[in-house]
Amino acid sequence: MVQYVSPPLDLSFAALSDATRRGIIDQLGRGDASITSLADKFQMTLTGMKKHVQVLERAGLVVTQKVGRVRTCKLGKRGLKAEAEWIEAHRKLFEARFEALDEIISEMKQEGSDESAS
Amino acid sequence: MVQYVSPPLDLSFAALSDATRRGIIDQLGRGDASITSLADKFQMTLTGMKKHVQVLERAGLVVTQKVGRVRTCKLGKRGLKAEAEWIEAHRKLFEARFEALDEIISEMKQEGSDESAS
DNA sequence: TACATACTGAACCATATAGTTCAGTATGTA
DNA sequence: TACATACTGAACTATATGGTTCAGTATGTA
Repeated sequence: MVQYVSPPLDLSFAALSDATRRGIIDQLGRGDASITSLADKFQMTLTGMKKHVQVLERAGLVVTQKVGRVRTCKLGKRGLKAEAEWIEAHRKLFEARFEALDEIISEMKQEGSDESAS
Repeated sequence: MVQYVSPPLDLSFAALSDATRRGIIDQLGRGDASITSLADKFQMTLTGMKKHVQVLERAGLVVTQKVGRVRTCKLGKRGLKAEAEWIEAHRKLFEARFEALDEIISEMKQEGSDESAS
């Protein structure tokens, strides 16, 4: 029984910040896959794909197992619970802010000043 | 070949992959803040804080407005909707995979009556 | 006017990322 | 045995990140 220390959100959000890696998760949702099949699907070298998979593994989002010469990748049981919780909690924060302020009016008013330098 | 392109999620997940930036969002949930006050709170140079805020701005998570010499930062009205949707959709994917595993197991149990053995 | 405050931009540094190629090793198959 | 397949690791490239310092500019205040 392997006990994973819940990897920090740093690692999982960083893993999710790449479209290829989100695609890999998508793909693994349709079925387990070898490094080679993923590399084919995403038009990338084996070595490049292996690196992506390692990033996902480090984040705990994917687990892999090598049988014979094939390393099979599948979604990790850890899932996206911690990430969903952070997002949901802070979504509420965003919404609470907008209820507190009269956003639309302040938005319409602000045309006069700087907006955003640089 | 599968080509996944969604730059907004790239930017926002990357923005969220840093604990300081998640902290800034947390802080802005409690009230708008200047660059200086954020730099103080997170024990960082002004320049360093400005960079973090720019990352959050590029991702659309924060908006800023300069009035006089003070740049005020607040949560962007775009919120975390797209991120929440991606996470939730894929959380279901993770769960579906594990249910699918159960299905495969039960299919294997009744395999004797079905099709040709391979 | 003089001075402090708040930010801005350029430049630098160390490390990480996303990818590659090339040279292996290990495994399966004819 | 010979050959193909599947991965692995090192090394290299280019760019991004997270931080700094230093030298400004713009703005508010006494």
